[in-house]
Amino acid sequence: MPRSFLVKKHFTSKKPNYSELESQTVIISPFLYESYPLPVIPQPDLLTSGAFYPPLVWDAGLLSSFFTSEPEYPASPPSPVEDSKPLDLTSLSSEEDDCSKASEPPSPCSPASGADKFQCLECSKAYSTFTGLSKHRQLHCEEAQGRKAFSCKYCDKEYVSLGALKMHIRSHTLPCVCKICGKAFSRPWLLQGHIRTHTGEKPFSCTHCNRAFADRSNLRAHLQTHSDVKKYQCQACARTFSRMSLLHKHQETGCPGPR
DNA sequence: CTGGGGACGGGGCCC
DNA sequence: TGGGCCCCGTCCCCA
Repeated sequence: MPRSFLVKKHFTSKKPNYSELESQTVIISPFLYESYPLPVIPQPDLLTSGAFYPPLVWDAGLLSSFFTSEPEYPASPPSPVEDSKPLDLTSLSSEEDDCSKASEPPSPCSPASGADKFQCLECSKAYSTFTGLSKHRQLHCEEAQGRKAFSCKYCDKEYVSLGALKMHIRSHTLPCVCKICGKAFSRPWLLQGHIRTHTGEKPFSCTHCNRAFADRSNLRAHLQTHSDVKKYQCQACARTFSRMSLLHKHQETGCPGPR
């Protein structure tokens, strides 16, 4: 994964021109967010809004679209994506609206005749409304997929909730864009932290030495330097380190073994 | 080489 | 359900 430190050199070795940023030095995020309520970086075609929704999560918009323009249960178009993830029934796509694609054709659910117009072809249960059938179909999909019913279209990650998946999707779409340098982030507060690299704002201060930090995690790591006994200890030699990475490096290269 | 700082990512929790 | 925030963690750079 490309790391964003690639842009770091612009700001660490040289001070940014803060005079250009004075208008937004203190109150940062609201203005910038308002300037970029939606992704301003051109998104590839696959990053459509429809891609955020797994096939079987039927929302009002999806349902209405069926009742207005797509009365029949959607057929499942062949997708090149499914080959790589044969058991992934919920690969996000604006086109794959049917979680049953792995077990078809034919589609297990389709409108039936009579009072219960919508019948599940998998278990023959019939429902009078499409909503009822949809909820029923979701049960089939959850059974087939186990607990993690939401998988990301862009990677192999799987999540138990749609919310968690949406949050993860943002790491692919990067909707939060820095107005100053154009760098994109997955979440507003990540952008906010990044903007501090432009403004020099350091709201987190060490109570021991008053040194200020722009990042809370960095302050936490710094606080370890004030401690005689560091947080991370080598099980072999009992030496302690302020950071996990230092402990790992120690274990890989420099551990002399038990004292 | 080591320790520390800077920048950032992601999951989970809470409101 | 979504956003904010926290915590944990990683990676790079530098003294």
